[in-house]
Parts: sequence; C-alpha cells; structure tokens
Amino acid sequence: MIKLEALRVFVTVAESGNIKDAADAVGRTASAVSMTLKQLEDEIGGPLFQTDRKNSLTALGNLMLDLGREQIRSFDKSVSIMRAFAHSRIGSLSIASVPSVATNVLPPILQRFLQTRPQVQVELFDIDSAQVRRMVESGVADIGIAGESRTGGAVEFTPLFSDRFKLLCKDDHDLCRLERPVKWSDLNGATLIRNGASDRIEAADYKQLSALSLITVYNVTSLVAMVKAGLGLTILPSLTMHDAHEGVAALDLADATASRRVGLVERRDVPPSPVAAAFRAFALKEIPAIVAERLGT
Amino acid sequence: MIKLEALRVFVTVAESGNIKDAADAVGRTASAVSMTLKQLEDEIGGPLFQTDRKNSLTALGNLMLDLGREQIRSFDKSVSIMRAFAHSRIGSLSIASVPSVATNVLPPILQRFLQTRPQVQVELFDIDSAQVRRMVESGVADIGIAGESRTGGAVEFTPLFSDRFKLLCKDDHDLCRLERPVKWSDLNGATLIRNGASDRIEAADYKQLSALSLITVYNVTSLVAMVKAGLGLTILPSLTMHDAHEGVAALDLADATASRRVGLVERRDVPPSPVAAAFRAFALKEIPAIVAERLGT
DNA sequence: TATCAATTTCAGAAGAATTGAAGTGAGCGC
DNA sequence: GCGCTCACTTCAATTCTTCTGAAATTGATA
Repeated sequence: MIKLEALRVFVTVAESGNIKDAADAVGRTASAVSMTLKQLEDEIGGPLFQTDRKNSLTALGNLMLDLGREQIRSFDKSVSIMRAFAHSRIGSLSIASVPSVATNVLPPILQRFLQTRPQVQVELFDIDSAQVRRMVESGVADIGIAGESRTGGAVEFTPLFSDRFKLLCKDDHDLCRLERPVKWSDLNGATLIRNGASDRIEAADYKQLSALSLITVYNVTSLVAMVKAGLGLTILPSLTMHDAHEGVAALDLADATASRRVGLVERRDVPPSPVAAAFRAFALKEIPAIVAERLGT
Repeated sequence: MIKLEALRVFVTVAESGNIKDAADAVGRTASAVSMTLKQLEDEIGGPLFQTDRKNSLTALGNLMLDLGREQIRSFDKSVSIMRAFAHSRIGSLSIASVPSVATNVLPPILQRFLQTRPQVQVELFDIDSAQVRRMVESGVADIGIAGESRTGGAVEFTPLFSDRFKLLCKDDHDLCRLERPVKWSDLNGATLIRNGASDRIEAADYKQLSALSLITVYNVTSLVAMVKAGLGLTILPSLTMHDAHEGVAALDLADATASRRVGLVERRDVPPSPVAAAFRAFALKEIPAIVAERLGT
C-alpha cells in the first residue's frame, strides 16, 4: 500500500534534488529516505529518478511529483479544515433568542465570541420563548435563549440568570410617588396591559388582576408606546426595559417571586457542533456577568 | 500526524455503522479499529460519533466523513494513474519514422501495441532519416525509426533490420530481360535518378554512376512516376517499393553490400517514458518479423 | 587513477500497530 | 429491577514497520 507519507518524502527529495537535504528537511536519516524511495518505486512499478543522484526525474517521477504535490496539498488542507471545525474556529452557529436578550445581551457577547473566531458564520433569530423552543427542537437553531418552561421532551433548559419583573407606567402616574416597591394590591383599579412575558407570572394576586385586562400587546416597542400614551400600565422583565424610555417609569415590585428565569435551550439527544458547544460554554460564563452589569446589580 | 489510513478506517466505520463490520471490512480486529478511531479523535480534537455505538455521527464526524471520502477517492485515483503510467497503460508516445517503415511496418505494429493499451496517445511523424534524428535529439519525438548513420552525439542507433536496394525501372526496359541480378556495370550509359535513400550506398561503382546523374527526387511517389514516365531508373530499398507499381519492375542487385540498416533512434541521456520503453521493446521484438514477412524472406 | 561525497545496503534498535483477553456499560427481556 | 447480551474499550504482549548508524558501493571530480 502506498502511503501519503512516502509521497511526502519523494516530493521533498524531488524538490531538494538530493537525499541528504531532503532527509534533513523531513527529519530522517538519508538511509531512511533512500529506503522509502526504493519502496515507493517498487510499489508504483518504475524508477522515479534518472540516476541515483536524485537531481533529475524520469517522466514517471515528474508525473508523481505533480500528482503527489496536489495530494499532499489537498490532504493537509482537509485536515486543517477538520481541525478548525473541531476547535470551533470555523462552522456556523444559529441562535434563537428572546428579543430582550438578543437586544441587550447578545451584541457584546457575540462580539467577543467572534473576536477569536472570525470565520464563524452566525445567524440570530429574534423570537418569543415558545418559538425559540420550537426552532431548537426542530434543529433549525443550534441553541436557544428563552424563559424557562416545563421542560418537555427533546429540549433541555439551563438557567443563565433571573430577571425580576417591574411595573411600567407613565412617569407622572400616581404610583411613581409611592417611594416603595409596588404591591399587587396597589394596582387594584388600574388598567393593565398584558404581554407575552408577564403571562408567565404565577402569583395569584397578579393572575386576578391580569384576568381583568382587556388589552394584550406582544411587541415591546408597541407596548411602551401604549403605556406612554396613557392606555394603562404593564409588567415587564427588567432587562426588557433596560433602555430607559422618555416619559415612562419602571418601578420595582414588592413580590420577589415575580421574576422569570432565562436560560439556554438545547436539544437533549443531539450533541452540539463544536461552535455551538463553544458558544454554550462562553454564554454560560459571560452572560450572567453582562446581565448583572446591565441591570446595575 | 493524521494518516490517510486512519481516515479510511473511520469512513468504513461511519458507513457500516458499527466497529465489528468495519473491522471485518478492513481486515483488522475490532480493538485495532477502536484504537485507530480514538487516536483520530485525539488528533483532530473532537468526538466523531455521538455515542460509543458508532451509528450516529457528530457534526464533526459528518464533516470528516465528507472530506475523508473525497481524500480517499482522490488519493486512490492518483495512485492508479501513477501505476497506469508506470505500466505504460497511459501516456503519450511520439514516433518519428522514415516513410517506408511508417507505411509498410508501423500500421500492424501499432495496431497490436495499442490493443493492450487503448488509452495511450500516439503521434506519428513521417519524415526522412535526418529529420527523424533531429526530432529525437530535440525531444519532440520519443523514439525514431531511421536508417543508420554515423552515430553522432546525443542519439543512439539500435538496428532492427537490413533492407537491400533494388533497381527500379520500366517493366519493358532491357534490364528486365537479364534474368540475373543486375551488376553496377550493367547500368553504364543508363540515366539514373538519384534519391535520398540511394545516396547512402557506399559502393564506389555506384558512386561513379550516381555522380553522373542529373536528377534527384526525394519523394517516392514522384520518383516512381518519373521512372514510369521513362525519365530513367533509380535505386531504392526493397521495403520502399513493397507495394508493386503498375508498369515498373524492381530488379535485384548483384552487390550484396547495397543495403541500408534501419533501426531505432533514441536519446542516449534521457531515459524513455514507460510507454516509450514498452514500445521500444515491442518494436525490437516485432518489427524484424514483420519486415521479413513483408519482404517475403 | 585516486579521492570524496552521495547513496545504498544491512543488521539491529526503536517505534507503531495489532491482537486476544479481560473489563465496562448500555439496552433488553424475564 | 436483575441479570444477560452485545458492542465497544482497555491493556499488555506481540508482531510488523520504520528508523538508525556503520560499512559498502557508486559516481563524479581532480
């Protein structure tokens, strides 16, 4: 069986024109190189050099030099691609994230993640928690970032951080003058605008209030606009409102249980690609810190 | 260093879905295959299979299967090209030959030579001895077939056959009634047409006759036409006149030294390509027999 | 023709791959 | 839930391959 290593030795000899230099170049003795060449000639079935001074090739030698060079080049390139992929320097990464994280947390995270991986291709989908789970489950996204839910079936949840809900209201609202965390009871009689995130709050008092609400808005920008326009108040995770909005105030809630847990969503059965695994580790290490900083904790 | 052989084992395992079958396929034990795989994973830097049941690949495994298959395919193809070339099943062969051999001898020779080498590309140049030597010397032709000459410099001559000269005259010429080989003295007073081949005859008697000749024709067809038209007689090698011409007769010459030696012309310093070497051996073995048959010896 | 350097040859040494047996662990039927 | 089975892995011994260093050979050069 002809080995690629033998071709490598042959090409080196053909290029240096003598065995001694080639032997130095490949880190063997001249006798080892000589034997390799002899064996190669036997296996191919013809002489590669015109004389045993290795400075001129036969027609067969020329052909083998061309083909051999190409094989070596192509093999080495393949191996380097394999290694780069294994070490997550290349590959593609599809992330599905809830908007609050996509907007407030992922930009610096991705920026730093890609700094050492300039060749990695990233796709980011900005969708709600339920769809995040669906995209991960179907394999469209490699990894998801979403609120916790009863971990059903194929996807697994790993918590990243907790995010307390706050009350969002016009900054001239009566509640702004309370100077203490808002209790659910403070909201009796107020008009509440529901949204996708706040529906996750389990507190019975909140559920009662929420049941009376007539408006539900899923898009955060629209929601804030509604509040600003004086249509009512709403409850949102802190991170969602991280960027201060003109004319609206974010008030702390007294109920410490009113918080969502945000974490990574991954398929349980399918192992992540190297890039996804690297991103997972990076996210677990870096996201909590970024969130803490953003929320001013 | 990653070896192509390791990729070969990996691809086999990935394709059979388990180690035992793959081990049978590559002719190793399962433990050898397992160790090869482990080593490959270490060198690449990541796992290739999802579990230690080898029936599902990781993303890295899939990449390596694709790249590995391609590398193996390409390497094997290169090796087979090298072998085919070494065994002269492929390659190109450029032959320069004097017309008499090109016309009368080479067709059946080449036909049989190529029968077992259908992929070999052949070029045939039909030119005079001096040009044959020049083409071989310059490397344009791999091998030449020409009359002998003082073997000068870079080319070497290997005799193939001898070819006696004959006298060519109109079939109603007086000489046709001699009923014995023609002597040089029989030609006194006759009009002789010189040609490229007959100029090689060394006999002093002939040289005298030839010196008196006023016409020289190099092309055989024209030469025969001249003879047929009654312009004179000429001296040509038997093989050149092998095909009988209407209205002209080819008479034996008494002078046994009036013959040319035809042989192979090759470069002395440059080794022949495998196809050229194969043709050389074939020609040395087959051409004398064909010539003997053609000349009815 | 003698000399010198490059190459080849050879036997032993070093290193790598392979084997067979024992061990591990996941999946499956009882 | 227990133990069986099958597939894979691990380990130490063995075998096979490749390498080395010394000596012999070869070819070029003076």
